[in-house]
Amino acid sequence: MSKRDFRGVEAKWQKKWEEDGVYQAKDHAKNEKFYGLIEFPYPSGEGLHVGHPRSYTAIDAVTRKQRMSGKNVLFPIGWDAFGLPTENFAIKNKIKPQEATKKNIANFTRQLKSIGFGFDWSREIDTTDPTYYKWTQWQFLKFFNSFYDEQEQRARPIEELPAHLDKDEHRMAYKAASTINWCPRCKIGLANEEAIGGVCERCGNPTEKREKAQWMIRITKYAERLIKDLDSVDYLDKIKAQQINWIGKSEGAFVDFQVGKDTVTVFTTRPDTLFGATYLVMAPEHPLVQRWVEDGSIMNQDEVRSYQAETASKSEIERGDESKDKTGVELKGVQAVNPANGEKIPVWISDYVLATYGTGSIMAVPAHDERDHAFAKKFGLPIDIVVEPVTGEPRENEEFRRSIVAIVRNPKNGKLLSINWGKKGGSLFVGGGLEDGEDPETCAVREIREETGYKNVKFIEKSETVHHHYFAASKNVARNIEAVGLLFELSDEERDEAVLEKDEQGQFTVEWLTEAQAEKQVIDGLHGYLFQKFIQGTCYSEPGIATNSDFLDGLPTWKAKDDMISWLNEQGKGEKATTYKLRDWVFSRQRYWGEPIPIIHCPKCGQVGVPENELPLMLPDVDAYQPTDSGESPLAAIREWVEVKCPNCGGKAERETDTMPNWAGSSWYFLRYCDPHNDKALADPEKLKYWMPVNLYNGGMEHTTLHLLYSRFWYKFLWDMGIVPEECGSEPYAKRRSHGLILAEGGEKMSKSKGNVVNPDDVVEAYGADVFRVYEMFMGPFDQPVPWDTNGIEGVRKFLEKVWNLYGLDSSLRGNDNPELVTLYHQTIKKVTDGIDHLQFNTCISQMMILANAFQDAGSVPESMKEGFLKILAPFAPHMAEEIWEHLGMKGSIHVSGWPTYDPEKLKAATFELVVQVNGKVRAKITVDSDISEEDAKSKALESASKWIEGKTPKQIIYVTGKLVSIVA
RNA sequence: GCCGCGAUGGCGGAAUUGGUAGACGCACGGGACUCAAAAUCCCGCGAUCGCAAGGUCAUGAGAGUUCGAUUCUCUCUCGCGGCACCA
Repeated sequence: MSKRDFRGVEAKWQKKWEEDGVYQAKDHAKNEKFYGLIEFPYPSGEGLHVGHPRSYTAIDAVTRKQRMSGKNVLFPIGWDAFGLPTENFAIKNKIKPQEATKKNIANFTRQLKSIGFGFDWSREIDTTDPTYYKWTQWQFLKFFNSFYDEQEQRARPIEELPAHLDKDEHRMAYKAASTINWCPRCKIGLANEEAIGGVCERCGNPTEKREKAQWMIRITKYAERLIKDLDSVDYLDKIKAQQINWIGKSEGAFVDFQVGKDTVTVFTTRPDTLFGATYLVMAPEHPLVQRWVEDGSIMNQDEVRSYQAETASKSEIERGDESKDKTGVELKGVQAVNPANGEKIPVWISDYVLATYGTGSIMAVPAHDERDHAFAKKFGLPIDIVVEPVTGEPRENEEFRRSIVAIVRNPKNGKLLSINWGKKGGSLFVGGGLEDGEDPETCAVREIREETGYKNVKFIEKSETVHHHYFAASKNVARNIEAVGLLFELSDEERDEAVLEKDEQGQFTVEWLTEAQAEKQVIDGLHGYLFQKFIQGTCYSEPGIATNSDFLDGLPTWKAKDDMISWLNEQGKGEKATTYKLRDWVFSRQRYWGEPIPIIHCPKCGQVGVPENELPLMLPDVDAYQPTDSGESPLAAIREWVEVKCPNCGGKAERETDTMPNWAGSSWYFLRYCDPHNDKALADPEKLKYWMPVNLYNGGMEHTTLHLLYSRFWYKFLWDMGIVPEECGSEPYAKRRSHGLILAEGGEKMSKSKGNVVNPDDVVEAYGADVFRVYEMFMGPFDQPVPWDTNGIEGVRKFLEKVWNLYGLDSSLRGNDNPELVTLYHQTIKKVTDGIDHLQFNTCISQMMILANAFQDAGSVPESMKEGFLKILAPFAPHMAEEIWEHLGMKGSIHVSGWPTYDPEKLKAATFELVVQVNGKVRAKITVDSDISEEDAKSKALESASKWIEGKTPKQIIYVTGKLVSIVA
């Protein structure tokens, strides 16, 4: 293929494939399906970015391989076309968003087609098409007409709501006055997920808080299931972690504090520190505070009011700034009672307590919480340390308790940490002398050697006898962060060998001190530790364990977490509780270019859904759709659209004027692909049963807590409601992967302002689609960010030209299949077969390059390999593979021609290089038969390495089959 | 601070049940072909010592386990991504 005609060849095949419907998914097929999905693009005015094809080519290659393997493949494409950028672009250029969208889609289509993706274009969808958004609106009505059944843990139709409950208070979609994130630049309300860090996701402007009635969807009801069901899917670990983190589950308890006649409920994850709660802090916005201000319970009303006003005026960023000093005001005249010990404690308000999380109030335990501690220090509030006496409740392990010095529990992960306090230089030291840069384990080994005089100190797998224990720790104790609990044991019976071993908790044990010494350490240790912390007033540790009862006098006592919860339960002062950071989904947008929310407000009937037979509720065609500062949707100005009759009573009513966020259309598009032209349902259940779930879904990490979370939730809702059949399973995507960003040549982010953006059109024009595709797959690991490299693309061009020339050199392909080439060929088929499945495209290409180089050395492609090699190349360079395929005189498209197989027998070469190591160093390499016996291998190895052994008798000879011989001399 | 990921030649990166570190590509150097250039092909290409044969060092730093560690364990440093006063 000369440089001149590749575009022609590519265009030819693109046309032919479409005409022949090569990539069309079949609906009522008997064979196995494979549903590969890429995030459908937002057709922006800028056109395709080189990042898009990275993801698309990857999934294209996977689906092409699946198709060649005989699967019925669905690899669809569509447009997520509603949204702000188009609307803003349209306003700026004084055209209609409809027109801008149409133009952009046409451009994207041209670009995507020029790269030769195997999309099934017959299933193309567009979220702005009324035949599509009709169903988005229909689904919104389902949310509106349903509630969440807490007992059954699923959504159900609103008609089934128990009669004593108010429907409007339980709908899955509900309108409520709420504080929203308002972006003054975009003039739009944002969901929490879109205003992370108090900054607008779109424009980067700081957001403000505004009170506004918004449509919300109760995604929070699904928090637990959204976490739990991650167990059943194959997502990248970092995606799972990010979602779990975002949902932010915390387990703990609600605890009631009496404040006069009122009860303030706090949420805490540490009910076991309740004895150390020395004051209460409430969010300034807390309704009770509001009431107390109004009814005069608070003496310093003015001060409180002004603090409240100050808080309200702060932006999210200011309020979230941790570096600033804690502020707050005491509510004078108000006192709370600590339910654990009956003590009267003060009540404060402070902006470090968030109104939107937990109960909006906390109990402050300054001895064991850093933030409370800072606050207490600043305002001179009391700090009480909570201590667990070791002589109290027996622990699981008697031995463990007997000689421990002190235990600190890491608050973040609950791990136990044993510590020792010594007087070395007045600072905390560990293990008796952890040297700089030394880890506790190493230290332990060293010390055991020194103390016992035994050289041979070994770790063994499991402890049989645990005699005595000693401490260990890490220097991080001082900071109370991560630490390793190390315990050592030296068995009495085995005096000739000190043994280090791991017990079930993963801790190492060894005897180290006499019991008397250990006893002393215990007492000194805890005293020293707690005493110092107490004096310094810097204790925000976990409860310590004390054996010295004198010391315990005057310190608050301790109950384990679960014990405390049951005690609270018995006393009626609290209960077990779980909270989440996740908030309900703000579903209203005050903009034009979105799906109108199909609700009618009737003064008599309240909120009424638009009757299903009136869907789609069309977006009116208007001239003025600029956003307004008032926060009203532009639709509100179109009176003839707004004014309707109530479908219920026929009286005068008004339409809802908010539109949906663009996450609406993308929350269910993968379902529509299964049946894109259905006008009776969003998709035929039978087709859903066949196609769902998506086998492989690839998309950007930036959607992890947005689209990916929303669509999982949306899908679960449809599944609960029976709209998605039971058989499809509770998760929409069986496997989710994410591609790395493509950076600009210098390693920076590509951006228009820096002028370093690579345009796919230019690359395709200069090198052709195949080179572009192969390069994108070769440039680096798929999930890793990689910089664009113009020289690198040249290398790929050479590779493809080499292949082209190999097939075209002379018409007589010689049958020169020497044994090495056969082995390499089979290895390559295996590598590419496995590599595509594991999304390791870069090494697939490398391996094909190796084989191509070997073909070149051999003079040509052997007859027996010419089809197979072309086939494994086809997913990456579909045009060239097809063209050569035709030249070879093959019938039909290569892309449905079957996937080549490899012979496992032929993966191994007849001989291999046996590596000979002496004392761990490579000393010789000898070529031996693959089926060499162990004895022969060893003797040959000894022979070849005789120089290094010098007549000594080897202590040990290790043979690794097919690899090496290691001689210990 | 928390969660997750990462660190290997001049560059992108290979190498997983622990077994030849640097595959493949780029860049660079040399050669062939050519009047010349481009293209193509061949050879070399981690550092260091050595004429060479060969040796020594080397996968962010330090330690450990092992006959053997890029790979496992621990401590630390730096970088990237996400979250962040979430009780």
